[in-house]
Amino acid sequence: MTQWSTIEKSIIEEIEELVQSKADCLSGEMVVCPNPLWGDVSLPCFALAKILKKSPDEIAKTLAEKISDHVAVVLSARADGGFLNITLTNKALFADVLTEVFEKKEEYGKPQHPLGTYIVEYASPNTNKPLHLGHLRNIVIGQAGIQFLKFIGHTVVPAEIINDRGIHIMKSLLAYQKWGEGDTPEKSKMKGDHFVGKYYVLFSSKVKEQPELDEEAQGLLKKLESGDKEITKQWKQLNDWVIAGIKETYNRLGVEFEEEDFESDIYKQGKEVVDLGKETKIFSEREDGAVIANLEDVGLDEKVVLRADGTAIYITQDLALAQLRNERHPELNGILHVVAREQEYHFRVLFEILKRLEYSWASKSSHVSYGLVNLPSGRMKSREGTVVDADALLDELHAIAEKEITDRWEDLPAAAVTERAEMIAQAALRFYLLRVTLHQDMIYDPEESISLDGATGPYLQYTVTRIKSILEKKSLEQPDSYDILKEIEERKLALHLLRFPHVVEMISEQLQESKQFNISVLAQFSLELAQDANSFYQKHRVLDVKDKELVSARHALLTAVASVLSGSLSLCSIEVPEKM
RNA sequence: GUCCCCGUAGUUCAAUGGAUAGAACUGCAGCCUUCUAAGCUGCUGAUGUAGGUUCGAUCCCUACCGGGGACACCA
Repeated sequence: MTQWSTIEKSIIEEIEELVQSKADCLSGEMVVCPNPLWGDVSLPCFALAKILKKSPDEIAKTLAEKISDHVAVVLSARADGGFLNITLTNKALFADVLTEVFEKKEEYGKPQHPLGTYIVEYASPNTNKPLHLGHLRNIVIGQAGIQFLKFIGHTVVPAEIINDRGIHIMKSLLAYQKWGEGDTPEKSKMKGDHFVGKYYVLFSSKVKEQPELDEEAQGLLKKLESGDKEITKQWKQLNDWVIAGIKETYNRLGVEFEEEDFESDIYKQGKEVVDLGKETKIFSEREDGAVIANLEDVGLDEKVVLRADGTAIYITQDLALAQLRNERHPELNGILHVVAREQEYHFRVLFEILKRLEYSWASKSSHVSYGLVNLPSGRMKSREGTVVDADALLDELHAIAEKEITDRWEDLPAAAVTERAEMIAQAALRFYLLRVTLHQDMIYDPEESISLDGATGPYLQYTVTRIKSILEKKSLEQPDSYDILKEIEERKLALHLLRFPHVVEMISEQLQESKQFNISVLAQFSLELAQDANSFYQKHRVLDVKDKELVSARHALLTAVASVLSGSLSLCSIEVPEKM
């Protein structure tokens, strides 16, 4: 049990005695005091007022008296306008919490959950162009999702489905046929994804003048699907180029998959699932021959799952994939599909169908959807070339970080500079993208995003390295008592540490119950902790104070802060360099 | 037309129905002979409109106004 819930439980016990019954409803009501002068933690007593038919403040007063008996936990308690404000003992706030942090180390805050297997599906690019900022939001969320699920005890299978089939690829191919003149990424010294993307943009500009190109591209798609050897060869060549390019970017970002499926491999297998669904009357054949799922009873439309001519569409592929995954993982608990919010309707339809097909894990699967990343000038459009390219953005961030590093560390070897710069660049990017609530659209401001000052990833990394540089100057044992800590700044830090397991638990519960993955809360938590840590060591000295007890108490506190902050950042897939 | 999401400071973002709505950027004024100035301190500034529920609403409900997205035999 975490310290947070231990404290909460001791308060609830008193309340239960007071009301002579279970007070489960109060679990989760305890909060950190908004003003440290009022106390450390606080419990609103308004809900109790109705049950006990007394004024909230009267109840708070009664509770304050009773709870004061808990001398191990409660230093003092008082009623403030209906709130029960509690100041914790230094033992409860510092000794107990820090002991738990030191004992559990990187497992601090890890909840005890039954284990399960989850697939996290993310990235899943189209193979006609390089990755852009929208993919980066996806990837960063996906990786945080993997880290988080692992942390709370699940077995995670990172997976992607590569959309290598469809008209978008044939557009690039057509443009390449017409204007490529046999050029290759090697000859033009371009990454394959950028090389092919160039032809996609070229197609889009040419088609404005020559609308017939659209039909030509359709024609190529038909040829491909009917197995034309030459077109298949060319299609494969373009796909290989793009995938090779994208893998380079993946590599840089640490993106790895245990399962990778190609739409071109599986889309035909969806027919088996469709046949199965027809047998069980989940699907039916419409007059025109198309196979449909009628979902009108749950407020969704009639959905075609197989064309009249028997060919597959987008959702057929998803059905195939569901079946494949079901076979591969008999114990599957659920799938997290990290996909942009535009596809919300698609997933509502898909989950409804999967539920009807009686996949047990369908009800535990969720569409982790996130809003668009827009530019100050409006929406990004691949076709118009107004996208923020992932590689270029990372390079830009890297260059800025590198300059900052060489300004500070003149003698650092080049390899170390590069490694640090990359860590800092990625932290900047990751925090920028994770700090926003997922379902919100966000605006990407080029200026702000490359800034390394203020509420940024590098700020968080800096905080950890700076704490560590204080700590490394002296190695100390954990003190017996923390009674010497008397500053508000110290209490604020400890309260964050106390709260961390609670934050993890809340995100985890939300994921279970409402299928929302609220990782931005953790990003915000990290930021608040870092801000308070910076304020603390700016105002108070750690090592060069006279009182040795104070030195060791503060040393221990900062050790725990560094540990929890690094842990919280690692759940956000943010690494911290040794020095900054 | 139907459905979903969003309107918070000049800007970008926070705030499980709780107390004085927090940060960051921008601007101005300070702090490096003192554990890393990618830092800290201070000042200015905001809940789209109208109702409702509630002891209490940025949060829940209704209507309206504004912005975005979806509703393919596209992917």
